[in-house]
Amino acid sequence: MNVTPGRGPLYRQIREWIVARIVHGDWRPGDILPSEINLAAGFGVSQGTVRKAVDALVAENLVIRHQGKGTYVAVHTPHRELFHFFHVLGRDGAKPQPTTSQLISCRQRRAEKEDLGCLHLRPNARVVDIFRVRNLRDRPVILERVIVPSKLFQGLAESGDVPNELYQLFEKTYGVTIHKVVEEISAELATVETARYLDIKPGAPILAIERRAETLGGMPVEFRRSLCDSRDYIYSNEIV
Amino acid sequence: MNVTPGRGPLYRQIREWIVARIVHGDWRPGDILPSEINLAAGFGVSQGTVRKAVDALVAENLVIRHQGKGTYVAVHTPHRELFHFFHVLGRDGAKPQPTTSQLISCRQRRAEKEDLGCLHLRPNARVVDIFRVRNLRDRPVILERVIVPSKLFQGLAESGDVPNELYQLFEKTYGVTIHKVVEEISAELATVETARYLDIKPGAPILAIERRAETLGGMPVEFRRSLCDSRDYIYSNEIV
DNA sequence: GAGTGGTCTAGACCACAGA
DNA sequence: CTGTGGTCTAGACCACTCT
Repeated sequence: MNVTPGRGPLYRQIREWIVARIVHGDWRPGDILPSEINLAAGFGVSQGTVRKAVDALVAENLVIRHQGKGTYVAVHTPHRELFHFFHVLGRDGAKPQPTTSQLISCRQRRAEKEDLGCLHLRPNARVVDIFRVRNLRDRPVILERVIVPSKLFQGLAESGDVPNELYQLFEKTYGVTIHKVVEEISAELATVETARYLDIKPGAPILAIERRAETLGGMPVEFRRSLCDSRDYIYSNEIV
Repeated sequence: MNVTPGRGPLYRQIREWIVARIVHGDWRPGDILPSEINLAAGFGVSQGTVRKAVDALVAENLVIRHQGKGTYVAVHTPHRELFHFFHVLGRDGAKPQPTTSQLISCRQRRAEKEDLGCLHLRPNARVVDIFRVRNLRDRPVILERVIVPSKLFQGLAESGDVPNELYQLFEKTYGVTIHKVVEEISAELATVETARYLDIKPGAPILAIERRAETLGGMPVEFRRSLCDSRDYIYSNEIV
């Protein structure tokens, strides 16, 4: 264990060293980290210094501590995907619900200009294009298109395995962990096609949610455009 | 300085004791806290324990540390209001802009049923009702109604002093610090009235942003409904 | 009992601000 | 120069998990 010499406080260097190992895939979600004492010995520092580094990682949801057991790289639970990344709620304040979905299409195609920019792809790169309707409480609410690079998700288009919670699939099957998403919400009018899928009238107001998701290393891996029937559902955001 | 005995770790008790002083108004935004050494002496603990308590407060944006000077209760800068609480951005990715606004009306009235629920008021309580258009880049973009309890903001309706950044006014003049906001975003169609104010067509898609804001102590103090022309602007949200 | 994380201490030294 | 926060150490003891 060696740390870049002289750049900032030790605890920060150690934090970054650990992050690098996770980004690089040496430690994968669910793996246990070396104990604080072992890390400290490895770096030749005191346990308190390692502790401060790990404190930061815990605050960032990168690792989880279990007293008496150890420290683990965080995994994408359904709970996290639903409560942390999914912000569509019932107007009545109902908690987010697990969704079901009907797959409309899932195919591989050449990336278009818009995809290239979002996903930082080279021209002629291929993407997987998932198109589906998501149901909340047994009614169609969200018409959604998900674009991911084929290169990272080999066989996804052919497998036909498209669960509702995609991020767990990404993590478990393809080793891609979503760490940060940026969403842009705007208002639009339902097109005839959208209206048909969502069982609403053309011209009805629609929440359009565009999401760009990236991994811990900052690599963009998903572009998603969700059209949400806004009659009974809203987008919720809490700022502290 | 006395701390509730026996309830949880010391650093947590100390953190809560400090929070209580801020909530109670003993320490107001901009005030300096006692030094860590003095706090430690007052509580009869080591400096490290106080430090851990203050670490938590820093992470929550409640206080700010300045090396060599001291630790201060956080203040609402224009920067914070604009970059932390205001999530409307240009479609082109432009940073948030300071807004100008035209006041349409600012009056006191009896709280309606909806206001009572949001603001936890008693029947017959009075509220200040601010109605205005906010401009971004010299064009009307947001039609906004802000409701606050008259009791907390004595003289606001009469003063006619309604700056664009309200939260600094709330803090400086009325001693009310906004700490947390919850926003619900939905899509609507512009009414004739809305369309006139925003210089758009009736029936155009509109982002409706409903905000409930509360103080550090959890007291709701503002209800705000903003109707945003969604042609050139979007609501942006980053989730990590 | 051995090993883990969780809390707390007492003290050292550094970096920075201000008189 | 003094006082502040910022980093780091070495060690103590506790709470918890697992064997």
